[in-house]
Amino acid sequence: MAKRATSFNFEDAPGHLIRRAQQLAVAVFMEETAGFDATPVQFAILNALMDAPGDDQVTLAARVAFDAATFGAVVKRLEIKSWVRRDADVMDKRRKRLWATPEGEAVAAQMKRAVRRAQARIVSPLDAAERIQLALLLGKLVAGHENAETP
Amino acid sequence: MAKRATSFNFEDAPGHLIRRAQQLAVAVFMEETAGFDATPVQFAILNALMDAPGDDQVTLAARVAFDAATFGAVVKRLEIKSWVRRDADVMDKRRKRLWATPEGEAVAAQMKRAVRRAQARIVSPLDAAERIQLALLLGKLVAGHENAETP
DNA sequence: GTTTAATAGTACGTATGCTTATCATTTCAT
DNA sequence: ATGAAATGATAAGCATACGTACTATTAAAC
Repeated sequence: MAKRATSFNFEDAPGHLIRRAQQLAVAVFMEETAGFDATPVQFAILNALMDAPGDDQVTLAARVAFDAATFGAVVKRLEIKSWVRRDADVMDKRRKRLWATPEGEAVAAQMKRAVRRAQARIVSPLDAAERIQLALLLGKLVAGHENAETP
Repeated sequence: MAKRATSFNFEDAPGHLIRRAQQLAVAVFMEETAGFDATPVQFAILNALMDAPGDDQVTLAARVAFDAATFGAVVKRLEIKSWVRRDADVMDKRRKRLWATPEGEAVAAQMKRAVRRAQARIVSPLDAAERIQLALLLGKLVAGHENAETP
């Protein structure tokens, strides 16, 4: 099990483990929600729109932790599927406000069960205590970096 | 802090936390290794080639947990940068074996310090015990899914 | 030993994900 | 009130990331 001096121990590096976890999480999500034609990110946006209908893109992008450029592209695809409506703000003509359409809301509602299943399956190799631990640690990790980014 | 009945609690879902962690990990990696013109994945491949020079693409792709299609594209970029050499196998003409060039090895060696810094910074919001905990949990998570995928 | 199945690699299409640049609009400073 | 700075959104470019389909080659079945 000796490590070669020339190489970096990649398998155990946090970055690698996190990337693998993300791979698995997306794969599980897509399996559980197969037939809905929606990606994790698309569901996230649709879901966020349930809580904050009429928010503008910047606000929503921040909520789901997205850069504006990617967010716009995803919303465009949601608009094409008629799941999201986009209207210019009357007060601030730069802003575009977003709403989920009835179809969009229906899809999000129907997906909820599958998404819950997916989230449960993602952490299924862990026992109950470990799941809580992982969520706490990841939460602390993310929060720590978020605070560091805004001095 | 009551949750709307119509929406799914996304912020605390494992999938969301993992995605955020991956975002942060890549951002930190790119910051620490700025000036090297290499992505996390590109370093991973270069690094893996130090341990297994001459491996074919499928073997290497599995080692760094990559699908073959993406792997080929990344290697092509590494080849353009003259960091990796690709030769057809004489025994099995389907296979292409990979080697890091001297430049590639030099880059990987020079990047090692920055990569270590990045990995440390990724988990910097956690204390020593928590870092070990997180690595264990993620390792168990990943291993559990890997075993489930190969029945 | 030829047909069949498996394997390695690529090509293509779609979807994130981020950076930089650009445009229109709004706000701030003075 | 006007010029400068900030903001919301898009466009373009690059790099993962994966599924499907396809070609070439090798291995297995019979």
